[in-house]
Amino acid sequence: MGRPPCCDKEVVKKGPWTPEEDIILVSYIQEHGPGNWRAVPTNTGLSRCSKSCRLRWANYLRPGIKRGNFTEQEEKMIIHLQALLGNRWAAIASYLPQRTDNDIKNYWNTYLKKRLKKLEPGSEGGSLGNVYNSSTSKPIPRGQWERRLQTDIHMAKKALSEALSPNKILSLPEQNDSNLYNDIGSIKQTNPNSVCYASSADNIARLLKGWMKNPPNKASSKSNSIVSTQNSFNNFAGIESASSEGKTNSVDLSETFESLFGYNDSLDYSSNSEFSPSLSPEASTFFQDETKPSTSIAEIPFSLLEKWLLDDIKISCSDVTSSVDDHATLF
DNA sequence: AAGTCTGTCAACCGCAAAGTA
DNA sequence: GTACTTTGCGGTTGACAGACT
Repeated sequence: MGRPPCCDKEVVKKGPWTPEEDIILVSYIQEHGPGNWRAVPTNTGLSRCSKSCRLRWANYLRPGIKRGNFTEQEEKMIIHLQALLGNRWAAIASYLPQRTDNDIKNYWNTYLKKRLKKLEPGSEGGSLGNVYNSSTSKPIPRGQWERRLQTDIHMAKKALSEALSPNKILSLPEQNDSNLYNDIGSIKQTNPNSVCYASSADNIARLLKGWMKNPPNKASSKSNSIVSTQNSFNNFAGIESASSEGKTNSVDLSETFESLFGYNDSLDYSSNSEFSPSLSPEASTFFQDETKPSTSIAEIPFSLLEKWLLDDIKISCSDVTSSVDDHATLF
């Protein structure tokens, strides 16, 4: 039978988006909320594929996206999360709230992979992830494999610990303002050091101004896409929804941690308050309104992370093998 | 100055999972 | 339970800009 094309190939426009198209898309999303992408081209008159609209929004137009140079903490997180999770960029991106999976993927492919390859001339693939790659021609003995795995887990913990420490929350802008999304331009001002937005961000920000005060129609909440597009924020705020994507990410990481450390349901999932106060009441209301009510599942990732990181303190330095030093020299 | 090479990044494509009737 | 639709993800491509010759 075959899959029907998602869009009429004759009509859809391809290539770079124009500012006008951006404005149309943002205006529409401002009014209706993200989601129901199928209807977007029809309702907006955009000659774009629904997928293209979703991608444009997710990777470029949605609020809170940070562009420009990656910080050292971000680099470390990417490297170690990639080692732990593989090329699951969406999952990795969920722990880098301001970065898109596409950005991370590009950064990995164009820079980090090469850099690691350069710094690890001995390893074939170059990336830390390839330590676990069974396809490596030289099989690593089980004991050594486990040892290196533990080492890298330790390094990942360290990187995450640093990256997630309140003082270094990835240069995330001050969120004490009454409205998280109200004026993205102000983000620039509150954190001039690291935030470099897309050229169109200011314009789009103006369009989005007041969006949070006029949240999208409830009707749009039929689709969970609103959740996924805000997923990274939700993650950061510790109120990640149980949306399909969020849930997937949560479960994925939970499973990873559980499998690695034998964590079970005795975990205290309620201790995520560290992250939530920074979210404005309006934003919190919005997210809660727009997301499914189940937050206990949603809180798993960061609670796990917290426990994981706290647990890190107990790890004896003697557990750190020489290969830690090898990896440490990477930075 | 002109041509070529290289790196970056936005966008596309195809597949698979999730959702729905 | 099945067929179909929609959405999300990861790999890949291609346009562009800057560096280099």
